[in-house]
Amino acid sequence: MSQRNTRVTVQVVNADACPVREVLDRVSGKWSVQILVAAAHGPIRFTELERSIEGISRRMLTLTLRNLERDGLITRTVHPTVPPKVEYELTPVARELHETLQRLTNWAERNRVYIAESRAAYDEEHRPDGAGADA
Amino acid sequence: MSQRNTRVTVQVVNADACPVREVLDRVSGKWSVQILVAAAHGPIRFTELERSIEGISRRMLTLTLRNLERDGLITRTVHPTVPPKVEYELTPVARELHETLQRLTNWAERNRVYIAESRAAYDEEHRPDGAGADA
DNA sequence: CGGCATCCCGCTAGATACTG
DNA sequence: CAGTATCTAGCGGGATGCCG
Repeated sequence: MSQRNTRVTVQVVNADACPVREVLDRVSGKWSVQILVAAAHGPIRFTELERSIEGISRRMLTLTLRNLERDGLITRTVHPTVPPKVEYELTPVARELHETLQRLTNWAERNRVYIAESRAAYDEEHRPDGAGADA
Repeated sequence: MSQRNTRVTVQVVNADACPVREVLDRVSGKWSVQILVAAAHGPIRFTELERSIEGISRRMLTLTLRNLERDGLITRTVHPTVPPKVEYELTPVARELHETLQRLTNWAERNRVYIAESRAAYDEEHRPDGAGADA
């Protein structure tokens, strides 16, 4: 019992060293991914983004855009015309991310029904009404 | 059919039309992914999870576990022994998700430096000190 | 057109304490 | 060992208003 402790396999998933958290932090915002998706088709203007993403506010659009720009995921191009025109475009790095994101989307679509049913079953089973077994 | 005017004024589209949000909601929690990763190696006990995920609280571990179980992503097996023993394991669906997640992780690892540099450059450029060009 | 500032609220998650 | 309950802070993000 001197040197051999019982914890054999417990590999620490340290948050600091965990790239999973890295990417999640990049994507965790409510609107980040939708912006990436909306901008994936090519350069897009501020107002176009605003209109294509239902429910987003100017504020959140700006903030999220700034963050994505800061992370080098989108470029911001200002055209100094009289009606201001600003175009946003994905960087190559963001395009790679977008491809990966699409795999996630595919997963979601494939298993959407399964998840919904799981939820329903779980909720049913945990009803306060006491429908634990069956009726 | 005549009075189909159910005022579903909810402009939010319920995430039904947006699979991106679907998967993000599933993964958005601060600890969800790390739990999935930690449990990916095989059945794992509550305390093992708690120790392998640095910084997680009992509360959040339980809550996140419950949500993952509810979504059908993990199974919870209670062994009615005298010291209680509960094992958690990924469902097949979650294993698929985990694979996809690993692609995300790969992306993060590949571009971690790029992102860090982008951030540094952005922060430098937007310093209140006015170091816009160069020194 | 594009964007920033302010106020405000709800949700997430941390700390702490108790239980079967 | 494996949870549950409460209380609270912090932050994301919605609403609104003003500016280049």
